[in-house]
Amino acid sequence: MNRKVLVLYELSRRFENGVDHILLSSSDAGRLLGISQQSACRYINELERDGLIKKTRSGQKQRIEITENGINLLREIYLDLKNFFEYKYKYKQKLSMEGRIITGIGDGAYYIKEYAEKLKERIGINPFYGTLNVKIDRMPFKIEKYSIGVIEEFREKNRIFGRIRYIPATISGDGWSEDCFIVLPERTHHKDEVEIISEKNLRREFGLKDGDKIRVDILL
Amino acid sequence: MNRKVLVLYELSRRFENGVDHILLSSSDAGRLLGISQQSACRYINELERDGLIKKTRSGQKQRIEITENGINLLREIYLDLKNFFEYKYKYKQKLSMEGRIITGIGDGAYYIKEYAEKLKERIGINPFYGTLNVKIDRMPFKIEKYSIGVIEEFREKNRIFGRIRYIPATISGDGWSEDCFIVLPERTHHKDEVEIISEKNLRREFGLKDGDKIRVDILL
DNA sequence: ATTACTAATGGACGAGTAT
DNA sequence: TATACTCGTCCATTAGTAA
Repeated sequence: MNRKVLVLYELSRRFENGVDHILLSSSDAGRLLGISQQSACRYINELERDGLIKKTRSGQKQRIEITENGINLLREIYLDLKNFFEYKYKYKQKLSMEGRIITGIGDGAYYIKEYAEKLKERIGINPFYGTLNVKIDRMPFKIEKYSIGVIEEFREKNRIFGRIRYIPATISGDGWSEDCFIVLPERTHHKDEVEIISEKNLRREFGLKDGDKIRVDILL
Repeated sequence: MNRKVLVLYELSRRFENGVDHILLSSSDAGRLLGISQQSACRYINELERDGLIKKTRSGQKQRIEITENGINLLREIYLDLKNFFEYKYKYKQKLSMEGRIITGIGDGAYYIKEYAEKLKERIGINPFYGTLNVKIDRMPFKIEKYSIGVIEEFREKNRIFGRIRYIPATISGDGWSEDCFIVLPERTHHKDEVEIISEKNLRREFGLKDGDKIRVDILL
């Protein structure tokens, strides 16, 4: 297994949703990979020679696509790792966070109402029109990586509703536990806060108030 | 991103279901990685120094475990790739095949019975002692790539049972759908046919007969 | 058989530079 | 600004061995 796949992987990380190429100079690539512009250039050319990417010029930058062979190579690794985490590696720890309930900015209800239909389509729940905001004591690194889906930005009633990600989780408190989803607004995401949606009005259902201790477990 | 993760990845591929370590000599590792015994030895020691694996001696071989840091590193890559394939890379998330039910060679029942115990261990299902054979209209390229595991050749009652691969999938027909596995015997694999196993007797359960139209979706 | 050291060497790397 | 060539340097790799 050659070092080139690492370069291919690093390139794949730079892809945006639904866009089949990236624009990148060889200096950018070098910075991205922690190597010189010259080496990055060499790697990119080798990847092209190997038929793993296709590059064309697009103004000053290079337009880089991953070819079917490249995709297959990445997929092979993906499936191996998937196999490892979902079947072989038995100690699937849940990623746990602890924190306290806080009051959010208050328009959660309005927002969830707009997103509700799309959420129902995607994850099959009829969310309660409101979010439960939890301030996390020690936030794990990059929880957005655990998201299982994205709702793309959309316009409604002349307003823009930004892209959100969602993560399946369970929320639990003193003697109760409930399946839920963490929603991560891409723009206004506070680093140490998560917003929880659920089919239930969690505050009412479990008699929660600000400051109550809460645990949130992401299901890996 | 260092070359070491490739070594870690290659090690992870060698893990068996539910076993938290592998037994491996440095020569084995070298062969596995396509490098010399010396380099493999050096890499393994570096991985240990970096806290990504833990090694102990177990007789002649080394017993290698992946530490929590190592797991986290692999998981980061896994989640990146998952993100790539499930959200960024828009083309074919499910791999769909259409075909028609045919009658297999008839000893599927006997075979599955022998493989059943191993299948149960690996994928947690109690397969019905029989396969449903489907002749696929247009077979996608190399579906064996999507297999999540292998049952190695074994001897039983003086017969050799060859290596098979299995792929999680759903099978669906007119108004019904069921989780299943595609099994691919490595030797006698007809290019345009798949054998389906499931916990249910699919023919009886859904009233299927030869010629019925069927869709099989591989879950990527 | 192992693991793993040292020393020789081949290949990757980046500085300099042409285009 | 780019990309990408040449080439000297140095690091990774391996052969030879020791333990």
